[in-house]
Amino acid sequence: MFSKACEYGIRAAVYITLQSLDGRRVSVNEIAEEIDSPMAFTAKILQQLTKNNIVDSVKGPTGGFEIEREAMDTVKLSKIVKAIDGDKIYVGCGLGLKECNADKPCPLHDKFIDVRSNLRTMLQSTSLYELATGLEVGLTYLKR
Amino acid sequence: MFSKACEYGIRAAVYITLQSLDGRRVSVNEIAEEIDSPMAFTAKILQQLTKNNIVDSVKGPTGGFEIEREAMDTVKLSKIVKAIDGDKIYVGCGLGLKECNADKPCPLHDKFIDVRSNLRTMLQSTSLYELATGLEVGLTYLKR
DNA sequence: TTAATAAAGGATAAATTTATCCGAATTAAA
DNA sequence: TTTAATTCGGATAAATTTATCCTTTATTAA
Repeated sequence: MFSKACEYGIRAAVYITLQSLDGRRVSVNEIAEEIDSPMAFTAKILQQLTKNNIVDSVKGPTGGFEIEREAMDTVKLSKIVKAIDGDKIYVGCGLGLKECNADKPCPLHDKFIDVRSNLRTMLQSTSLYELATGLEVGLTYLKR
Repeated sequence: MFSKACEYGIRAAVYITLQSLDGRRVSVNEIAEEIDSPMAFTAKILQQLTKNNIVDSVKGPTGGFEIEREAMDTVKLSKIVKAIDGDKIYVGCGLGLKECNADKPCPLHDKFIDVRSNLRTMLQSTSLYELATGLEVGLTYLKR
């Protein structure tokens, strides 16, 4: 469904959100450990999240990644997915056709529209804050 | 969503179904042309479909691929997807966790279940016959 | 001002997916 | 029985994704 990079990206963003709720800035090192992801690769993905203004980064000692309280609400999963995987997951044809639309649909077009809009709606309506609070309460997990 | 191999596989299977409805057996060459896919790669994928008893193949002159009338109804997309991409698309965790279930869910678990079961239901209920008939009537397309 | 810490960025490697090529096996038709 | 058409299977190549390493840049604190 999502690329590995995107999975790591979402998990990292949720972890940063969780820690930012406590006012803690976190390093790549800590993030990779806590979400069980490869360190250097995670660093690359965090660069993308930073460039896309999804999280903030601070260099130097005591530096690390954080996210503003407001962004926790405004950043939806769709923004992260789009930044890392692009929007092909909503936009593209399920069977890989370049031209596939209501006028010239692939055989799966109509059935796929449902599934995809379901997914899109879910991603567009789920905020980082929402995901982090489940973690905070100990209801959900980011590792293993 | 699906791998390229799987996209080609579904398109190929639908095309074979369409032609088998007319009693025509089709070669890899024709299939690749008609679904606009790379020939040799398509041949590999057709081997998988054959091994999984999704389509039948016949060697030699006048040989090619075909599908039995009954299989057109009983083979659902889920079978093709499973044969090529495996079942991670239904079974796996959306965030890539190995252990993710109702007991120890990832933050996206509940929301993902909806999307995924939507997809699974669609794939499990859509037969090759159903997809081919749209093509036959000229309502849907397999190229471009 | 210096040393240490952390992200940024570039180069490269490993793994996987996508794709091609070619000889072997099978089979129908000439 | 030979020839040609076709799938099958193995080897390999190209492209993309995943992952690592190392140097540079920024910044804090001693």
